[in-house]
Amino acid sequence: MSTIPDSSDRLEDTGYRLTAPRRAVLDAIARTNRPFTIEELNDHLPNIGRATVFRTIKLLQELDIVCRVPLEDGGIRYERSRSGRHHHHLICSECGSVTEFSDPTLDEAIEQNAEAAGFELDSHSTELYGCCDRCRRGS
Amino acid sequence: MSTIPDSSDRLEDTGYRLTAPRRAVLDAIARTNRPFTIEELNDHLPNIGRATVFRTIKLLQELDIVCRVPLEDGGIRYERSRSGRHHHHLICSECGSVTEFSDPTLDEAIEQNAEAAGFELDSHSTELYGCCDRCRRGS
DNA sequence: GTATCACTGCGACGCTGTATCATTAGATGA
DNA sequence: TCATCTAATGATACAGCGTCGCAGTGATAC
Repeated sequence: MSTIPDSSDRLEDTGYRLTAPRRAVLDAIARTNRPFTIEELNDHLPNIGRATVFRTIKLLQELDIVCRVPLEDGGIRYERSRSGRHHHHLICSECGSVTEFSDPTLDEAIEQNAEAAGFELDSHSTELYGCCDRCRRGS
Repeated sequence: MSTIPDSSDRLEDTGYRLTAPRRAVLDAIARTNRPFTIEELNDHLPNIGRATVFRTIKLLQELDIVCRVPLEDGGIRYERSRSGRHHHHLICSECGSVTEFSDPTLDEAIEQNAEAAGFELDSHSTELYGCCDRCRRGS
């Protein structure tokens, strides 16, 4: 999991300035354990302009510090990237929790399908929707 | 691939009315071979209200006549569902073409990951982004 | 034929994200 | 330490995509 210092370093290493608003956004993200919307983030950062929050999240996405989580209904949430590496998502429709997972077998199957179609693979995204372990036990 | 009569039947079989606007939308979709946006569809159907086009596409999605294609940049296009069954997408960043594919191995890998996490799988979506065979040969 | 109600079209609205632009504040070098 | 440069910010207007509400219409059943 990325820490705030990690993320700050990554920002500066790539030539971006570590400003107070960016620090605040990083800090707010570090405090949440659930995927969040930009609007929620905004509510927690009343002193920071909406546009800045959008810009910062976009930047953090590019740096793989935050990842975009597409929901089943077409909505979008964002989440701290746990690993910083390529991964997929398990998205719980009950509680909204998002769990990352990596699976070389899955990635390989995807690559083989691309190859079979003569497709030069650039990236891929896989989302699993359903009900997480905790919600199943709870309900 | 679904034909218009097929789709019409599916509408009526599920208790929906086959109205002139819906027929026009089905017809417009049948004439395109590329994934389309609602806006494009609207342009081709000037006599049909924008809201009706949105409502119809939503309905057709529910009936698996049309499927939603999420693009890499977050945009959305729609496409006739070729098989009407579960499938994944190969999306070309060059020409925008969308190819469907099914792969039991891939689905199985997904199911196993869900199971390993104690996750009750409801649905999943997999999109592959890159450059299609035709564009690679062309460029 | 008529009654019913799903469907339509219109326009207003809401949400999410971007563009513009004057101002601010990090970073850098003397 | 200070001046300078320029990236970043905040405010606001705007754009795109989709939905809502509602009055009117037309397909279907009796």
